[in-house]
Amino acid sequence: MKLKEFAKQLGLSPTTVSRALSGYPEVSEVTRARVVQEAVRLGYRPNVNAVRLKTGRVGAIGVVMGRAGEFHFAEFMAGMAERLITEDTDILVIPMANPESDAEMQLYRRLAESQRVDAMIVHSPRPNDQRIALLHELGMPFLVHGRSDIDVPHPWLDIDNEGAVRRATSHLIDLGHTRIAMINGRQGATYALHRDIGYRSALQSHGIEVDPQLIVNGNFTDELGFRFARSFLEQPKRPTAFVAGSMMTALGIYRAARSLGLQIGSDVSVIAHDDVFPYLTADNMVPSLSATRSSMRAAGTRCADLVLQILAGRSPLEIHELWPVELILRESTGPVRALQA
Amino acid sequence: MKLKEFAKQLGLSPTTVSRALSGYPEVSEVTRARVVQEAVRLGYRPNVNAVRLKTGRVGAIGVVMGRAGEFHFAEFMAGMAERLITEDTDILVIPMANPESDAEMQLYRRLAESQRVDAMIVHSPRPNDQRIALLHELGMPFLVHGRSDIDVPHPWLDIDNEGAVRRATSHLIDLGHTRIAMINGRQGATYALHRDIGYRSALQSHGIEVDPQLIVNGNFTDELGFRFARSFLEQPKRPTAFVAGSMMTALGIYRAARSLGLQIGSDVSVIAHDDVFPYLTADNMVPSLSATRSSMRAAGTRCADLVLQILAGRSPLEIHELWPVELILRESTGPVRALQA
DNA sequence: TCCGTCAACCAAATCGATTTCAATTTGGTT
DNA sequence: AACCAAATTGAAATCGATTTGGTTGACGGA
Repeated sequence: MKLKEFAKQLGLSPTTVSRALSGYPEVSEVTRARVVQEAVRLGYRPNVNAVRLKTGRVGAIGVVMGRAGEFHFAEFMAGMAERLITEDTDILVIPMANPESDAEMQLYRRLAESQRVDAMIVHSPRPNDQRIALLHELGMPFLVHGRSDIDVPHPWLDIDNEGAVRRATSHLIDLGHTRIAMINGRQGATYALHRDIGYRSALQSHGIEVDPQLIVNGNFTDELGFRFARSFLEQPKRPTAFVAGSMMTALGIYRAARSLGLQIGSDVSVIAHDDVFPYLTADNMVPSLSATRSSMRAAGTRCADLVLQILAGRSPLEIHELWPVELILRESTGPVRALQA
Repeated sequence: MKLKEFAKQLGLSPTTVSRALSGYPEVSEVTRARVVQEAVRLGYRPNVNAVRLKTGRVGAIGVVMGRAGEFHFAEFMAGMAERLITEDTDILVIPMANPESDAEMQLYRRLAESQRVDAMIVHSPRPNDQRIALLHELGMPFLVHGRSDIDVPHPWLDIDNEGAVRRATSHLIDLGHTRIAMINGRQGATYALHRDIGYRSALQSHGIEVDPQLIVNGNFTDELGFRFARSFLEQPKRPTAFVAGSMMTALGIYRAARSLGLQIGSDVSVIAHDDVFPYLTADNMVPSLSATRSSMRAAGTRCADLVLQILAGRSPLEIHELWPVELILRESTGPVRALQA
């Protein structure tokens, strides 16, 4: 059913019908009601592509999906979905080319120029992230999930990674730990940098020297958590505590400790970051995992919300949200038991 | 840069330019080469929305995302993304309303009628899944990931859930287990049903009576795995083995067993289904987890591929792919140690 | 009565491509 | 040289909406 045909059935012009459905004021309430009602009855829906061509609006928010297929990502998207379900907007997932490469930039450029999305969300930004410069330059509305130091103004929502890790580390220090290993995320992303800063500043403000040997970076997998933790724990001057980037990493650390006969919470303390997953919870680990905690899903919801606001006209420049991160202490942290040799 | 303008710069008509870029044969190779080259140089790209309006094709495959934000989903999508990265097609994620409700059907109807996607992928179908009937009726191309018993022809890709669980269960029986608990997925989906059938048929063909008390259904979470396993293991006539629906469930079972001082692999055997995640692998669990194994990511890639084939004209009716599932034995399975009272 | 205002509606232009149908050029035959 | 088929190229219609710039008629005030 096309507009023309539908309008004819109603004895109205396409103009009036279009206005009635889009909520323009120049149409009488009586007519509008009739149009709306008949539209439902006859099943008329404007052709999306025609609307898009004419208005230039697409009704979709773009998200570039990393190849790693990170588990965080699904949570974030679920959050976005929750917010967008009432809106007439959907999520366009774009497979990502290799990061840092020309291909990645070209992908963003193509996307911005191809009018396939109204706005984009940039994930895991780097300190000097050219994607942000590009989108800004191209005039594509966007929101950064995370932060960047690039000197281009950009709206962002981020969690307080630095503060979270500082508190976590400080807490471990308060418990008497001095050799604290840091299993951070992949080098490059700002969040990893911020966590690194938080870790170092906590040590320094307590007068503890930073041992670069105790800092490692890598993907958030059980596998890497295990390997790093294992090699740390096999050292003669082994760490007595860990700060870890994710729940999966924590699983690996638990496993490594167990494999060496060490007790989590007494021989070794662990604090990890918990993005809050429905299927795996820090409270349920054994022993329960102390964690810095911030919901990825909630972030997704809020990001979608902010993007909608930007599209509705809110100035992006004023959007900077820094979310605090809870530190929840459970059983995986405890005082140092004995001084290591 | 619009087509008209671009064509003028080249001294050609829009018609020829359009043809040259779309690869029509009626344009000389010399001209085509020039057009293509200049398009790159001047940065001309056809306006997607105009193309869509005119051709009726959208360049997007729709996937309805459950609210649970399951971890499988991200893997599946990552797989799709891998296949689609070379194509000019993207993934449209649609937030899902409550399943089984009117809202869900309306969502599918709206989607099919709104021309926002060229095709859809239906997940976790139920035995009598009205979504399939609806899409078929509406003429929207689609592919079912999983299977349905509905008497509407539909293309599908599924893994051999029944066979996988039958083999897993049979193997446990061969090891001497007779009380085998089954922690299945949410009731309703066909895959859960198939697994149930596989489980029962294995028992029956070995002359073991099915104890309905040993069969439970629920989401794939560590939490539920723990609770179910715990309550099973506290029974006087406790099971000596588990067949579980997911890695998360297995984590929960491990935890439950440990909390009761039981050894996985000797006191209690476990086989779970492994969808193959980059961040959590069966091999790395302690003890390593025996699993029926099939890659969700590979399924996503293949599904995307099949959908593209359907869109390219392949008859959907002939598309039925049943993927075998590997059974990989590791340390979590072993012979029954002692007969329980 | 006449005019201005306002509410309600409409005709036609427009968005930017694709594609049908027709025109032109090229090259080969006789 | 004349003709025809094949190879190229174009003009204009089309996809289905939105929106600009009207028109119409009712009503109130002068």
